[in-house]
Amino acid sequence: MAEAGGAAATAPDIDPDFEPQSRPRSCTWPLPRPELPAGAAEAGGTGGTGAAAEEGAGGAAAAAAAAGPGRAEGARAGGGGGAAAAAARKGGSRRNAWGNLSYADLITQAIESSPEKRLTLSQIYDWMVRCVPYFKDKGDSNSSAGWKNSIRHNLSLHSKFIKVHNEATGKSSWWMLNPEGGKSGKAPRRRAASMDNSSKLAKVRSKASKKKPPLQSAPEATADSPGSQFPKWPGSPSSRSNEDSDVWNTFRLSPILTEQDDLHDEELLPSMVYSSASSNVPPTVTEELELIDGLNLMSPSSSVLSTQQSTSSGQIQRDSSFSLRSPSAAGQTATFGNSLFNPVEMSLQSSVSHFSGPQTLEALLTPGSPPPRDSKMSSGNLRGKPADLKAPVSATAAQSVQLGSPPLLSSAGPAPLGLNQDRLPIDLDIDMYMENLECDMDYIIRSELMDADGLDFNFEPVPSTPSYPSSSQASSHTWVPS
DNA sequence: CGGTGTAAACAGG
DNA sequence: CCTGTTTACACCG
Repeated sequence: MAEAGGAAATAPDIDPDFEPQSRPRSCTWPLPRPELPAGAAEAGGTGGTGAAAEEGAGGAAAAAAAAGPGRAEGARAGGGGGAAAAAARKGGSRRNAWGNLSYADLITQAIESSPEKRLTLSQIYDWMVRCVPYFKDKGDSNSSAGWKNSIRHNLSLHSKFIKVHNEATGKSSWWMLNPEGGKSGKAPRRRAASMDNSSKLAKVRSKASKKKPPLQSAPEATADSPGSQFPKWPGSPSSRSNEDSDVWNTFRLSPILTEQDDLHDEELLPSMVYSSASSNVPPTVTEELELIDGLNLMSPSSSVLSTQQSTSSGQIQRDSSFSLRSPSAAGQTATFGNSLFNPVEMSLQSSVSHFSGPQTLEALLTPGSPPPRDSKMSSGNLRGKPADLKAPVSATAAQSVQLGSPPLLSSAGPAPLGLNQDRLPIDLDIDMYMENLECDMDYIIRSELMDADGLDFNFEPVPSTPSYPSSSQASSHTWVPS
């Protein structure tokens, strides 16, 4: 634990970077290394070499930092202590060693900053390490991590984060933000919590009982009321209560087999896919964005076709069928109210446009044919995994998309469409935006450069030149309530 | 009390 | 081991 250094000098801290705060901090644009003028004292600046910044000076901070994790050991663990310390520290600016944001916030940012708004756990870790100075040193391998534990914990706990099953190399699921997420408020933490006895609702998960039964674990009564909890967030949502969630209607998850859990509503919901693009709306801005997004995407509608075609260069047509489909139109349309466009198209399009993503590619490759190249793959674990797909039930509709191997995506054709998608700064939080951008870029670049990093998440899209954000990736995966 | 941070026990891969 | 889930605690506002 204690990573040695921790205490020592590391004390990093401070958060310079992103963080929204109202302060626009330098609006300068993404520097490779944020400098943080802010003034806050921080010191952060030290930086020197680029990266640098890490060190921060803040003695106090340091302490805090150290305290955080470290503290535990000495005295029992009690969780909170650390926080306290941290909080205590400093006059008030940052609550945690890394700044004011909570883990949940950080995670949110991380996710938002990704082109397609979804990240795997490791990518999240990575982001943290990369973007939050405090964690910069701690990223490495090692267990480094209490914080990782916390991240995981947060992901699982908060309803704002949803897990989307990812079929790829065995990678873990994608984590995205729940569109409804914070909005509607409630349910900050998805766990129902009060376990107070009375609520028999208690988790219905069949396996819930697990083994630790000290308490009454009563297996449940089964309450029939579906909808309430089993699937994490209401799969089809709780619709019951929820009125609408248009959003959800729009994309619902596919019951596809979640295997054991039963409860899928057996409805016929075809497997829906979530086209990220369409929904990528950041929680905050949503509507507007939505429109914008739509427009953007729309515009090049024609390109869709071309895209496909071009894509077809394909050599790989794997059978993995990605089903891009739109929900019964109704949903989406509704969502957009303006039926400027055809939902279907949109989704399709978007999906397509985002295509060429590495991940996707990988996915494609993986399944059937042994990866031609892969030779290295850091961890080496990616086992082939048939991935056969359980996929979408209705293959029919499912369109199988084939993408060309983009080995060179940079040059090749697809480029064109990639461009449009980036959303412009929408204001509201320019800061955020910037930050995102910043990270994004960083992220992208980094990934690109360092594929060796150890994470196998792979190469990112290389924006060959132009657009930073978005450029690729993606593909649709079905949401599974896992 | 609710939100949070942390630790940890556990289930699956 | 890594990823997820879930408890449980300690705190702070």
